Amino acid sequence: MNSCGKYVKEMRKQYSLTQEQLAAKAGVGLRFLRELEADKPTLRMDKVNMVLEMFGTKLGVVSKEKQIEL
Amino acid sequence: MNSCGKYVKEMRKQYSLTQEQLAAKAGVGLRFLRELEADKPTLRMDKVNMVLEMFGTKLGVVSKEKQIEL
DNA sequence: GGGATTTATACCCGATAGGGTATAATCATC
DNA sequence: GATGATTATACCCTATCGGGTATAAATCCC
Repeated sequence: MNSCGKYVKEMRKQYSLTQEQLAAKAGVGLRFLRELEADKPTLRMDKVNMVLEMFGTKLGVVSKEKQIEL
Repeated sequence: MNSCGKYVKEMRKQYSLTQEQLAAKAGVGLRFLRELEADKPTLRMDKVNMVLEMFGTKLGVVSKEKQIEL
């Protein structure tokens, strides 16, 4: 798990949710969630945070080597 | 320093750069850098990363309480 | 393998992010 | 206090993000 998208995908599966369910719960569009899991780089931070909050996380500053830091 | 914007602002001052200089070095617009330092929530991740990379950092997943994690 | 579910890809379209710029406000130095 | 530099705020305009949706591909379960 070395990217934001992979993180979301793995957490989603841990919670046994479909993309559709997670998107609905997080309040974002299905298409956006898919782009997030595919690590599209141009996503808006607020939308990404709406998803990450479902897992008690959010976007923050990390060192360049690291990707996930909890 | 408990936000991405504050982090950028502080790092920029540590490097003794003006907003204009950092924006130019990072390859983003001056207006964007100002919105970043003001913690506008709807910023695009790729643009934010262009600035953070100047300081050896980037956006990543952090726990909800934390904001900066190096 | 077949049918159902889930995910990936592609399109349209409205809303807005971000570049540029101009002006006002703030700050520094004298 | 005045001058110059830096930062904050406000506007215009284009590019594109994100919602919605439709279809194809992949995955699952029997």
